[in-house]
Amino acid sequence: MKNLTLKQLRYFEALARDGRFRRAADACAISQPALSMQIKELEQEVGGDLFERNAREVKLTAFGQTFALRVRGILRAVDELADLARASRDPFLARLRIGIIPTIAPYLLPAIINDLNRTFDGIEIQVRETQTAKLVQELAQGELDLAIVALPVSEPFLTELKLFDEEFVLVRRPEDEGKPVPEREALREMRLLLLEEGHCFRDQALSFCKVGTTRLREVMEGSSLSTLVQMVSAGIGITLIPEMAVPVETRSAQVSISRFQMPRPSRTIGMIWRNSTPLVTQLLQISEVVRGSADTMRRQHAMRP
Amino acid sequence: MKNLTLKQLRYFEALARDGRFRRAADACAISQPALSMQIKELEQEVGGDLFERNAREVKLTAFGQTFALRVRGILRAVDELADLARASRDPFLARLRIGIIPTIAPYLLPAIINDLNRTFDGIEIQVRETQTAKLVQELAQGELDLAIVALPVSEPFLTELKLFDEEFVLVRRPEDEGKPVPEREALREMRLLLLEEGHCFRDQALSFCKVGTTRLREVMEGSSLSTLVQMVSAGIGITLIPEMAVPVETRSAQVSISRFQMPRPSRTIGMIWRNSTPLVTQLLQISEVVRGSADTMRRQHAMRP
DNA sequence: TCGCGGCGATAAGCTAGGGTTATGAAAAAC
DNA sequence: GTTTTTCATAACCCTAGCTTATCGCCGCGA
Repeated sequence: MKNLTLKQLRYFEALARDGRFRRAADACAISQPALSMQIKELEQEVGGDLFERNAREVKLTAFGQTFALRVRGILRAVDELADLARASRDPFLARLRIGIIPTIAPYLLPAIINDLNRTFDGIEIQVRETQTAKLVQELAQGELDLAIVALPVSEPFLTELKLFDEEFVLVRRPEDEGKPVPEREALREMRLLLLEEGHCFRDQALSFCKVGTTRLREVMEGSSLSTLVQMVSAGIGITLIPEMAVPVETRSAQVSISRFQMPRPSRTIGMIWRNSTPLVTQLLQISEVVRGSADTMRRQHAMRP
Repeated sequence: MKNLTLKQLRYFEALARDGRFRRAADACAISQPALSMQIKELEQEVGGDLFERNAREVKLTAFGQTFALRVRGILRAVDELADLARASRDPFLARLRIGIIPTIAPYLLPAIINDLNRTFDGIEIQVRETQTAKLVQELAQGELDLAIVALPVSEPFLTELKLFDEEFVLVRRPEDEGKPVPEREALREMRLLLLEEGHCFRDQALSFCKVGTTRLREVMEGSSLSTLVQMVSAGIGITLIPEMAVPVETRSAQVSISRFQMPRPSRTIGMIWRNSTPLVTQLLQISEVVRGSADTMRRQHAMRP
């Protein structure tokens, strides 16, 4: 077991991932026999079968599965070592992989990318937009460097950093302009339009109304805030959107926007990253820029309170 | 950075550890030039200096230090991989590295080793006896599989498992036999003999008396319970020892043993191990045996309450 | 039923990486 | 100044790990 190789672990991981020798070999950019031999060698080093070679496909044995878990952890740590090295060579990030939830992305992302590009010359930004759960998972796997989501996430392996709070506003048909804003309890009697399952903003809206899905009179679900606003303007119901979405979403839709009375609903937006990331310094700097982007953007479109 | 080798990391760790190429090379069982080259290669893969080559010794650069931290983590994980492999090959441990604190070791260890040997045929047991802090450190470094200490230790990376509670008893000169047992407050007015700094039992005894070291009237320190008891029998003062030590320590010394009134002082003895150890199943079985050893031993020497 | 195509395992040969010993330069110890 | 360290360099050598070529196996389709 002293001659264990990182190469072997990488090959193992590749094979475990897709279950075919040939394809895994391609992925590793080696020939199929080479992979076969390394796997065989690994197996006799650990002294047990890692894969079950059925015709047509190879699957991990039970032992192989627990083994794979640890191997992935090791490979991730090694990748972080590489990040660390890169970070110390270059005090600045060359590549930044950002994750962001869909209810922030369209409004904040352009400004962020702009500002980051201006501040960190030559930075290469990759963006992934999806729901929080998926982002957390991808962070864990080392596929993202940071994510911008609604706090708290409360994953022990993630560090959270608050960026700002943002309020929710009520979206009604234009005819309702000027009418009194309903109490939160009243909302549940109205036809409330929500995002589909999985969006954190859906849950935040629901919790403001103090209801579970089941107790709602009637719910229509949309796949984006944009859709929701369009539906409102078509007279189908009402909805809530985060303040930041207002300028974009009311540009093309005829709706009335109103603030709630106190206590106003709101959520906290923040950044998260792996505790173990070697890029903390850089991420903190990034966070400054992002906070700046958000501030100027919110100041530009500030609603009268 | 893709051609990073575990071997390189091992060599790096060795060199970081003792700061001399030659000696580190010896430790790795390779020639000195071989080590030089691997280190050089590692450095250019990482893209920065890891060591500061002053004449006479090599020291880690600042970067090297943060690098070393992570490298150690990786190597530990790889070792655990080996453990995992071994554990799955053999459902039973071939080698068990136990740590144990000095105030338990002499009394419990013989029984434990006996029982473990009887229960797990062919098991090879290595024992390390030292104070809790050192044991914790060695656990962290993967140099021990488990340790038997007084709980709680409260290290987040360790799992604790309670084995049993044991009370402390008062040791006085034979002439004091039958005299009333002093209140805990009274103890601090007497000449209390304690273990030297670093032993957890010392702190437990002190906390029972509700005093810090400074407030004690007079303290003599011994390096083992045995010494303390001998000093008591020589009329130098009084002391506390754990119940388990009574049969052994009173064998050769003329002293009087008495229980305290309620609330009696006591401590909890338990096992600890790395959360990440792949040997949990085995360690749990071990714990059963150890608990058994302790139980029978305590039953044999049970004092009338 | 037979042959074909895709799979992983095996075989044979080549190359380079990692090891060795021998030696060099520079600094510290004496 | 000499000696004795230290680590780096050079030259050589061997084996580990890659390649291509080939085999045997199984499932599928004509």
